[in-house]
Amino acid sequence: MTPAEENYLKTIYHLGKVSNQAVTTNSIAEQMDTKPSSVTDMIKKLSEKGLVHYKKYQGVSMSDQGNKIALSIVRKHRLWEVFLMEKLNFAWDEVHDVAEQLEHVQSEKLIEKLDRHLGFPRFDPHGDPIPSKSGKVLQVEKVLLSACDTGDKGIFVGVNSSSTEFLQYLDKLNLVLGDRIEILFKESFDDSLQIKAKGQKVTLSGKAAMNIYIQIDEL
Amino acid sequence: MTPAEENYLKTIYHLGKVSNQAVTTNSIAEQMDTKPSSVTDMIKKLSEKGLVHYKKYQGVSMSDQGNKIALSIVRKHRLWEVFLMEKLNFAWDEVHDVAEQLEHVQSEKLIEKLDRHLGFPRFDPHGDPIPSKSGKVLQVEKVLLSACDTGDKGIFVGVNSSSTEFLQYLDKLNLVLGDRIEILFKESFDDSLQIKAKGQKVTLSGKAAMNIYIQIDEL
DNA sequence: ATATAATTTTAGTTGTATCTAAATTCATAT
DNA sequence: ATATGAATTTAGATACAACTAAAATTATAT
Repeated sequence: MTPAEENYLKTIYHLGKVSNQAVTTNSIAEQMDTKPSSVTDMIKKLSEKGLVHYKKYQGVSMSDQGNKIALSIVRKHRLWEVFLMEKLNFAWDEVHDVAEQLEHVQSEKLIEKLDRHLGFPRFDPHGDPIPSKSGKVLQVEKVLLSACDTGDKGIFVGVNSSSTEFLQYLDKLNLVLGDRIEILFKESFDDSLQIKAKGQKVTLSGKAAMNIYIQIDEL
Repeated sequence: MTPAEENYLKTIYHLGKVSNQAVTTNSIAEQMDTKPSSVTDMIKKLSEKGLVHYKKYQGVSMSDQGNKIALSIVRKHRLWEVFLMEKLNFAWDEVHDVAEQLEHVQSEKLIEKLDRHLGFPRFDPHGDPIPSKSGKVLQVEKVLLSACDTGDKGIFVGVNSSSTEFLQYLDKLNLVLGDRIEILFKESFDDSLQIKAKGQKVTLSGKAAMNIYIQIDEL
């Protein structure tokens, strides 16, 4: 597996996860900041290797074999993110780009030893689950803040974007993974939210609310 | 800088270090397990970038700029080797191949934070000095065992090969970096050596002696 | 001094991953 | 039902880094 192939598999995996249907050529190109024709080329290659299911003009989806590989890359990426934050004291908005490179280092032994060194973490610094060696992914019942209503309460368990700008924005708001959040008021006009976290009132734009996951309290 | 360019620079740096004269195309090809024609191509490229000095048929040598880059790669390689051994408990014969990949990860911040995390080590697990951020290399007065004579005493400070076979051979002999070594007898017939280390007598072949560095006791 | 051998370079090819521009197929709107 | 536009694929080109085979240069040996 080349880094390019791995990156395509990872992207197709992620896009397929959110949409739950065949992934389009254009969406892959946009996500990877490349051209649709390049995507078609690579899809053919992955298809011939049996890593994705593909029919011309009908989009792609992961094969079992491709899924396994994608999960192993996601596992590596997230373990490295934990390492960078926990051991090297990177800020959570800095880890993504470096992990993008580290995830392509080829060594089973390395990643298993890293996993042990980190104490077998189950979530990365952005709240995303770390797939197990065998490819199992813990699924937490999480909901986008934008899908919540006035009065809902829960715990901030994940973000929908790992962009530097967004993560630094959360830092400014003093919002940290694990914070207890209560929705005080939802403005239907622009979908902005008034929330309470750590005893403080905060206003979130609709866009921000679409990038924050909470785990709603059980009844 | 691509990984390929970095690997060439590193190889030319190492070969230039031992010979102290222009490095030949063939020696680079042999070292990198590639063909001389491929080497010529890359040398031209590096030369155009001003990273090496090159005249057709006359071999190459490092430019100041190339030297700086080579040293930064060596620095990364050796810091990762320390990390793999100290933090992840790799054996010293396993670290080289993984470090070969990790050294190409591009992030100044990563390597500085790794350096701090490791406590600013000055030597790697094979006894080689780790270049400083600014490119300074601690030079230890070390001598090949094969160049020593009966009666010489010193400390085992480095190896001349990082091959798995050789390092595991040393493990079998129970010889560890830092061991005090005394040369009991040098057989001039085949250059084999009788040495004493940790109170035990050991016989070393001439070939083994050419891969072990000791720092001879000061008078 | 010159023939022979070794080394190095050149020329042309291959595989990977990208691109642009053009052609094809699909979706949709009247 | 067909025209229009969007999405996708194909065809052909480029850059990188390797290769083989042949040519050019340097080293060496008689």
